[in-house]
Amino acid sequence: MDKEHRGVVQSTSNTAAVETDAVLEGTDEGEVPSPKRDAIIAAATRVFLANGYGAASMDAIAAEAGVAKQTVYSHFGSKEALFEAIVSCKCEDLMRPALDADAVTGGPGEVLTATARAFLETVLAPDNTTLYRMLIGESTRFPALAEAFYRVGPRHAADGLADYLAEVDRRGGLRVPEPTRSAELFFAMLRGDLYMRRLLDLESRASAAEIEDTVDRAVAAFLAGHALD
Amino acid sequence: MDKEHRGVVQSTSNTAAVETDAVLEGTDEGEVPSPKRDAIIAAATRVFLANGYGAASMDAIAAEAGVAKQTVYSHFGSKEALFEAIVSCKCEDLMRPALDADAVTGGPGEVLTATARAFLETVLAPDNTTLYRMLIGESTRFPALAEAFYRVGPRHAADGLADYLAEVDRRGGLRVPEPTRSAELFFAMLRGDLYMRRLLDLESRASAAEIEDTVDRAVAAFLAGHALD
DNA sequence: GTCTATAAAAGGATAGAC
DNA sequence: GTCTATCCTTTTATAGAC
Repeated sequence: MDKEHRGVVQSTSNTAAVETDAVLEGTDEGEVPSPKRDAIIAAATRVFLANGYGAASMDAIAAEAGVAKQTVYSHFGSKEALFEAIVSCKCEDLMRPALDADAVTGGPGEVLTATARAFLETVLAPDNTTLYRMLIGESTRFPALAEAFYRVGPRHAADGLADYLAEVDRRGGLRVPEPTRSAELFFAMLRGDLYMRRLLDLESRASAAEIEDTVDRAVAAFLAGHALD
Repeated sequence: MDKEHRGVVQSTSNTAAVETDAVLEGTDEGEVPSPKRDAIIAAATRVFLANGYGAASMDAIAAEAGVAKQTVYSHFGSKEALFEAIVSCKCEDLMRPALDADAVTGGPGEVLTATARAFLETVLAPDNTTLYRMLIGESTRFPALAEAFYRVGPRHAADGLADYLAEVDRRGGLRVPEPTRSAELFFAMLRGDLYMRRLLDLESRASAAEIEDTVDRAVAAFLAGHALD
């Protein structure tokens, strides 16, 4: 009754992220860190996030990194490979806040609220919204990226919450006959109008008040729908 | 008790769509229909939807339409203007199935179910998913398009449902103190995992069974959360 | 590995004839 | 309005010196 109450989102280990990296980049584990390479990654991240895949040019990335364009091609073979490396790297950063979520003690209401807050604040953060926007827009060109993102992001979060909900059901706190579906529904409720407006770039940032409101409504609706008979 | 039960999604008139067109294209109402122009629109729609904005070339569009590139530029001044015309045109098509929804009689459960079905089948249709994907990906480059889409799409649908929910609340069928927020929550529940997988292009088409399942869960959860005390 | 310089191609947009 | 032909910029990617 203590360990299960902490950090719902990260309940599974992070082996998925590692495997994702391998799938996307084909990198070996023994990777020599290079200052130039790091500069390129940082610069490419900025340029890609600022301009999108199509509008970002390798010239701009090289200039931003302060290196010659050929150096970029030496480390990453092509623009597509560079983009994939950047995105998979960013996906890991995206999960980090959720992993650092403080342990939450209390009933399902408190745990759900904390989980919802961490989720919304993460996905609504400017960089993450931009990243998600790019992944959707380029999902046809980069199907492997989209699949990997889904796995380490939404799928991972839903599975983690499902585990917790199953435990709560077993203890008799709520009635959750299909934990996975219920977890998906909970996250869906969080991706409401605010989320959509952010996705369409109609709102530069989400207000804390609106986040709280969304969280409260989702938690209330979820508890009402899963109360014991 | 009869008129309010029909087609929740389209309750407001379609003046918004007309105004959208004016905003986006700046077209006058007296527009002379031209066969070449229609061919260009049809071709551009295909090419844009198939390749995305960045990868679609004016050469390809001209070739697909069977006209010279200059003819394309004669009708639409630039690639951006052409894209805006195509998208605003497609947005109207997107709303049409909802407008044609059959009148539904019955209690809130039946109306919500019918509304949810029409909504999901519309937004999950291949072309509409592709369009939405493009709007999100290009929302930074085309803010006016994203805003117009939000207005005639999600916002319009939520407002229509909110009107209906307010009426139900007044009649005492459900307890809906904040109809707009409840309507947004309902549509959010529909945009669940299936929706996200379609958006990320992980699934080429949605199965009817999964649609029904999503609809049923959303309706059940909504009714549970808005039951009378 | 890193740089300068360049190739090679594609794409948006225009000129001028009919 | 429509077509053919062309301009010019941008962009990915590579060659060759150090």
